[in-house]
Amino acid sequence: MRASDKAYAALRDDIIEWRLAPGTVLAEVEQSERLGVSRTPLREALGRLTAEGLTTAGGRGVVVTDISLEDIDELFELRETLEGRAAALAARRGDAATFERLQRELLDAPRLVSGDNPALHDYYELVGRLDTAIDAAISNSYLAQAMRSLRVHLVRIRRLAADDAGRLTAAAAEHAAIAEAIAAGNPGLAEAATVVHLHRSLSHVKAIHASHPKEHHG
Amino acid sequence: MRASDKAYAALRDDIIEWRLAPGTVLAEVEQSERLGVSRTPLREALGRLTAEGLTTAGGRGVVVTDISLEDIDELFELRETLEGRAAALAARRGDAATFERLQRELLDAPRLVSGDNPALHDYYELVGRLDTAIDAAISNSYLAQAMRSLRVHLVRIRRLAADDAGRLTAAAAEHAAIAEAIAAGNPGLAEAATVVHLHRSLSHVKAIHASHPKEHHG
DNA sequence: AACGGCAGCTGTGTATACACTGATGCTGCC
DNA sequence: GGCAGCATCAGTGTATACACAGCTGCCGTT
Repeated sequence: MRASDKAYAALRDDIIEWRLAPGTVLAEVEQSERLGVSRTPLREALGRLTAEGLTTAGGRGVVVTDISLEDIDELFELRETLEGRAAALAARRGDAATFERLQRELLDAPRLVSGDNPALHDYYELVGRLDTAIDAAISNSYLAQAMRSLRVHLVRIRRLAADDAGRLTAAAAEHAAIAEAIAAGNPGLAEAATVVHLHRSLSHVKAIHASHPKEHHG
Repeated sequence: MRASDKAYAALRDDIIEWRLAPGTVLAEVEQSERLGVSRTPLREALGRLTAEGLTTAGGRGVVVTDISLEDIDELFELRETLEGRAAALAARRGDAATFERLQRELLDAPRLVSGDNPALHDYYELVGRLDTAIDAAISNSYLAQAMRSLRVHLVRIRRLAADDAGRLTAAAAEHAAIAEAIAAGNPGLAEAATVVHLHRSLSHVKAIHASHPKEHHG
């Protein structure tokens, strides 16, 4: 693995996991020493992060981008636009069997998130497979790329939301509804189901955020 | 101006103006000598181009990204998604007076593109102001950013389309219809007008492309 | 005491030297 | 004559040294 990849992955993780708080200035020498790479690959890593919007290349140094409540609204507005369309396109172009299978798995997902030993990793992996299946089904690399760049920021927010078993169970049902609509080849329903899901997710995130405005890291 | 900015601007222009054909390998030493900068800022420029999708960082060296006919379809599919939503949001949130003024200017635009001495630059500037006004009206930086990154590729395609006076006159009327719908605060109409405009643009581009498949630069 | 200017420093921007990897072409052996 | 192995090299990846700009704090002057 290249040094720049290593630096990029480390910084990206630090930002997403809120170990580097918004507003933190990433000085080149400081970070290059901390991560054990030279300034050159570190600069490349910072460039990539800035291109993704995780950092901002303001006048003096690179700064970790802030995510405020208004940003969350904007983010979900774009997300609704992109994922709504993606779901509709997937319903037209996707393979029904693939999404039927995903629907069945999602309907069985509640057992992953509840109980004594919740397998959250398996749950997120399953949801990720739905995203991947939609990406593949739309066969539009530009749209897929736009959604990928959006998901980086969403992961950052998920860390704030601290999803509970109740929300995850409901989300699994919503995801199953999306998969069902796609499998049925119903674009309008797929888009509607996606919009509903995203609105509920947003409400949840904002409710959490409003009740614990200061608790960023745990 | 920094050397990396200079290299970035030069390469970006070369790609957009089709002086660097798709598939061209951009070797670091070669380009750094050609542009009169060192390899370090050149690499930063290549990184930015790759992040925008104008180049691809395949295994050996950076390659100018290809734009095929299928890419154009995909591009316009995303464009319809983003700009349709943007027009709808602008209709809800925008300032009516701003878009009324733009509408009047656009209705007067046909005189810019026809006659003995067409002022194409003024025309494109006017259309650009409509884009800018919409960007500002939606007050969603993520959506605006997504559209900005899309427009880079569209400029590349515009070079292929070689717009004629007839198409530009029609396009001006379509733009005016969009501005009118936004000024009237009618989101559905604004989105519909945008979708219509984009479909006609796409048809035009594909017609040109089908009749002159090889003529990339002139 | 307050303000202006200068010096030092911190940190980014750029250039260049070195390392390493993958490819290519030659040479020697079969 | 063909193929395998090696040497050379072209090109990227990384490190480091140098240049330069903006800021900060001190000192001198008024």
